[in-house]
Amino acid sequence: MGRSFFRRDPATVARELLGCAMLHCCDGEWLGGWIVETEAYLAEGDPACHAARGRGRSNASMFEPAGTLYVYPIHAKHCVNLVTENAGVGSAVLIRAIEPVWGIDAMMQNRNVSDLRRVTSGPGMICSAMGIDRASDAMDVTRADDWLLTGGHQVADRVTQTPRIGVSRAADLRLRFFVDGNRFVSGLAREHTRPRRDVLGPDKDPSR
DNA sequence: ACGGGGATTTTCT
DNA sequence: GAAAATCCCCGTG
Repeated sequence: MGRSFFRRDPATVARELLGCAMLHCCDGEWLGGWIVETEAYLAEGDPACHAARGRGRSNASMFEPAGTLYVYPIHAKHCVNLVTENAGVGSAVLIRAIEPVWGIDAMMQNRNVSDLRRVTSGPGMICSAMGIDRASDAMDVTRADDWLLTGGHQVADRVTQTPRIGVSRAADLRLRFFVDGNRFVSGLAREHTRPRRDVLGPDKDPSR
């Protein structure tokens, strides 16, 4: 997957990353799987984007060329993004969930869980399982020999789009994408207990 | 130096 | 469903 793939607008990249493979070579072993959930963060008109208040020390890699990794710490964990658009533009795609495929045993050990659904079904879980931390920040995924992003399944006809998870600002933007029906998508328990959207009506719930 | 918030996860009731 | 755990980062003083 070349740089031109990532140089497009983040919503398109987020949608088309679904079904692609993401792998990180950690201690000589390739870890990763199929991407099944993503979120786009826009350079313009998106106060939830970390680049919204300009370039700082912690978010500098967001302004690097497309295909750069932006890894940031939060709540004693890490989240991994793929930077989009041209250098100098602060936009990216957050990888929220992966279907585990390669190095499953090692990833389960890294996460200290035995349930496969609790290995990479959340942005913090992904980094923990795949051995991703600040050391991976600002790496170029199109050149690094311990990273691999490549095409895989065709899932374009099974993509669902909703508002993003856990963001307080710009909550109306529907920039979360996931593979419909995939059991490794995050927050599935919550979706079940949430009030039925068709009862609330289309104007009340932005996720529809 | 200090304090609060955050693109989270886990556990308990 | 609610709240704790946990820590880095930036904005103030």
